[in-house]
Amino acid sequence: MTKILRENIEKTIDQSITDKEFEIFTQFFFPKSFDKKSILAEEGKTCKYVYFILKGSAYSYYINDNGEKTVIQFAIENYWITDQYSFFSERPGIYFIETLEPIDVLVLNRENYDQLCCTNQLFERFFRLLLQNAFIALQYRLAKTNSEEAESRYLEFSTQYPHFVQRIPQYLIASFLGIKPQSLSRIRKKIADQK
Amino acid sequence: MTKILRENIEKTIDQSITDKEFEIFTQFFFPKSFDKKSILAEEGKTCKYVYFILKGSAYSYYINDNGEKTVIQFAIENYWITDQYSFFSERPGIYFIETLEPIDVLVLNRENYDQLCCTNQLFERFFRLLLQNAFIALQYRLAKTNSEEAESRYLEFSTQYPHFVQRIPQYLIASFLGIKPQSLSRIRKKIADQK
DNA sequence: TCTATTTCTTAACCTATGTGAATGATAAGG
DNA sequence: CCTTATCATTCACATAGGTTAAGAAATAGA
Repeated sequence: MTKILRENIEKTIDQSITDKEFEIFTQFFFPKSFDKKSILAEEGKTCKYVYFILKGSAYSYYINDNGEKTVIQFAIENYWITDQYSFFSERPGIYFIETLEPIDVLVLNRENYDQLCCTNQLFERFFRLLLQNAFIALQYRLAKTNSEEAESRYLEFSTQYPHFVQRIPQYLIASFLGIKPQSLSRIRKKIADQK
Repeated sequence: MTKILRENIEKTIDQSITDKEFEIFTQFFFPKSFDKKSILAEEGKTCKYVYFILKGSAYSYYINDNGEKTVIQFAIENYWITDQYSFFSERPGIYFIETLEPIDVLVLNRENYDQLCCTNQLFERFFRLLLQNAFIALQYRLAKTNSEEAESRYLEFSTQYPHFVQRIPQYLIASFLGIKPQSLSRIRKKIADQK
């Protein structure tokens, strides 16, 4: 059941861990399930948890002053999601996190996160690498957002994350790409017509 | 001279460090100077260093398939800059880093970075916090890029980083905001006319 | 100081994407 | 199974921002 977590760790730190180490690691988590459309974190409230997704999907989003939603991140099985700002600073959050499908997660609170990092250098390293990878991917995404048109951003997204395209509503993908659903629809039509 | 580095560390980890600790820390760095328009890192070549800026300014950018430049980050005194992807993975870089003004930097190579992190938990924590803060700022910037118009992005940028507006050419600020110089000029005119 | 280069501004026109509204399609709930 | 939300598509029109080109202003070099 938690096999995918172990794979996730070993892939991230690029080395295998012992059964013992993995057991220690998982002791700091507790499993939880949520219905579709559950709110896992809310703007204005401290985001107390990091979630690792075992089954189902979720996404985080920002709501601007005009009440418009912008998708920050999608997360399916094997992904981590949280409001990093709020989780690390323990201040009121700036993003929402909401489930897209019914979801099974492993939950880590801040206290356990800190302890886990103290327990073993390996675990601290793991979380550092997670953040590092997330940062690098985000920087690249911003570079693309600022330098490519919506069509090529969508093409890159759909080839890189085909499993997302299948499971996630188009209006959310549009938001993730920084465009309106109607525009994405138009872009998809154009691509389909070209074939 | 390296006083600003010490301030940078203490502010980031939110605690003061001893003279001894600071001395150890700086031993891993070597100072260097570059002329204006020097290339500190190059796409395709491994970025071997992290730079801390003592004096002067630099910026990193991405060049897309059409040869168009997009600014990733600006850095002036008291800022850190590198190609994180390349530096941490030791693979060929994806961004350029170039000086804007003549520059004095403290340079840290990968070997020293690793050693420094091993030497004292405090130093490792420092670099983790640097990355964490950079991630959080970047995520927010992307949220704004995808949800706000260029005009309000420029207004936010210029109020948040007035010292950047003074020292950095407008065509680079435009690129940072994801628009063309002509558009930024138009936006500035509109703002000026409104007053 | 003079000249050449770089940067900024302006303007006319163009295009990608936004807006609003209507229609269909799909999925969800009783 | 029917009813109601939710989501996707399409279209006509509006607009922010891109493009091209020219000239002005600022800066750097000789």
